[in-house]
Amino acid sequence: MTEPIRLLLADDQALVRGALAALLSLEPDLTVVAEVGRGDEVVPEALRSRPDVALLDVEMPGLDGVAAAAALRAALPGCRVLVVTTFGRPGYLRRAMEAGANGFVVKDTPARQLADAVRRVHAGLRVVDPTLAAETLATGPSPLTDRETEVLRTARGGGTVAELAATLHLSEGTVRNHLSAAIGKTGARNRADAVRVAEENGWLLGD
Amino acid sequence: MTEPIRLLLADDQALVRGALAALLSLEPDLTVVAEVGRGDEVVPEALRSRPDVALLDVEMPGLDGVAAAAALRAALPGCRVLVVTTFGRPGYLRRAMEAGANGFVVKDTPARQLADAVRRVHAGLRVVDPTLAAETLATGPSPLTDRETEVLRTARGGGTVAELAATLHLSEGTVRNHLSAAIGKTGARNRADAVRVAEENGWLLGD
DNA sequence: TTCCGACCGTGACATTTGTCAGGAGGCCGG
DNA sequence: CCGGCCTCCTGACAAATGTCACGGTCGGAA
Repeated sequence: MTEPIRLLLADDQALVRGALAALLSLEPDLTVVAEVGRGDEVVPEALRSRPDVALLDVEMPGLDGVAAAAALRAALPGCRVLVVTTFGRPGYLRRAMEAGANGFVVKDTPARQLADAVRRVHAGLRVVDPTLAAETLATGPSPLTDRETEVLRTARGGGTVAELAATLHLSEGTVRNHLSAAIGKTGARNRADAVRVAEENGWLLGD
Repeated sequence: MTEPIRLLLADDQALVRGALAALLSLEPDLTVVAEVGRGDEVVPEALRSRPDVALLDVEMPGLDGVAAAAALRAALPGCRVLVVTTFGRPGYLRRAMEAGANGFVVKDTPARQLADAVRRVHAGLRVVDPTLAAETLATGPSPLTDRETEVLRTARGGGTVAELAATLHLSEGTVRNHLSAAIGKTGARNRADAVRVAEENGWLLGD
C-alpha cells in the first residue's frame, strides 16, 4: 500500500471539524494531519504540515474559504483544494473555481461520498455537484458592479442612507443611485430584498 | 459492561450527520441507532428505534429542533434530548429549555466534549454552555408581543407594508404600528435592522 | 367591578427611500 | 480618436416608511 493521503481540515465549528476528522479517519488511505478554525491559519498550518488535500469551509472568520483557497494555491501549488460549504450558492461555486479550487462539495451530500471526493481531487480530477453546476450556469455571474456590491454589502447592517454614505465616503444621492441600480438588477422590490437576493446568490462574498 | 447508550441523530446536513455518527461511534459506550434529516421525522423514527438520547439540530426543514424536542418529550418521555445548534442565540437556549430539552450544545464546542455531554444528559444531568447561559440571562426573554413577532417574521421576506397586511389579514396602519413598536423595542433604526436584531437574538423561532 | 395591557383600526404627519434626468471625469478597447 | 462603461455628483419627485395621537374591543389581574 502506498502512503496515505494527508488532509488539512478548515472549519470554524470545532464540533463539525472534529466529526469530519473522525469520519475521514475511518478510511485507511486517508489521514488528517492538521485542523484549523480560521481562514488565516490555513496557509501557515499547511506550510508546516504539508497536506496533499485541504478541505476548506467557505464561512470562516479571518479569511473566507475562497480567499484561503487562492492563498493556499499560491503558497503550495501542489496541494489540492476541496471546498466544503453549508450553502449551495451559485456564486460560491463560481468564485471557488476562479480561486483555483479543485472540488466543491455541499454539506448536504451523503457522508459516504466525501472520502471518494477527496480521492478524486487528490487524483487530479475535478469534483463538482452537477445540480449546483447547472444552477450556476443558469444564474450566471453577478450582474452587480463593484461599487454596487460594496454598497449592498454595507447595507447588510441595516443603516440609513446617511450612515452608508458616511462610512463609504460618498454622497447620499450616489448611495441611493447605487442601491436603486442594485435593486433593479436583482429584481428586488426593496433594499432589504436586494440584500437578501444578492446574499442567496453568493454575490456579496469577499468581505 | 452495560448496554450502550442508544442515539438518534437529527441534522439536515447529511455530511454533518454522518460525521457526527462517525465521531460518536468511536465511543464504545455509544451507538447510533437512527439518523433523520427532517424535524418531522424525529418522532416517527424515535418510536421505531427507541433511542435513549436524541441529538437535535435547531435548523431543520419540516419542524425546527425546538418543536421537535417538545414533540419528542411528549411522545417518549423517557428519551433525553440534547439540542445541538450552529448559532448560540440566547432565545434558542431559552426556547429549547422551555420545550423540555435536557442539554444545549453549540457546534463551536470541542469535539471531544460531545460524548461527555451525551453521557451527562443520559445520566439525567443538564448540560448547558455556561457562557451562553450567562448571555441568555443577560438578554432576557423576548420583549416582543406575539403579533409583533409574527409581523416581524413575515417581514423577513422583504415585502412592502401592503403585502404584509395582505398576508396577515391586517390593516396597513396596524402593520405599521406593530413594526414601529418592534423597531422601538429592539433598539433598531429600520425595519430591516429590527429583523436582523430579532433574528440574532432568536426571537423569531417557531415558524 | 375596575383597570391594565395586548390587540386592531383610523387618520395625519415628517422622514426616508426609490426613481429619474442630467452632467462630468476616468478608463479601456476598437 | 471615439464610444461605452463605471463612477460620482446634483436636484427633484412620487412612493413607502416610521411616528404619533386617538378610539375601540377583549381577557385577565387586582
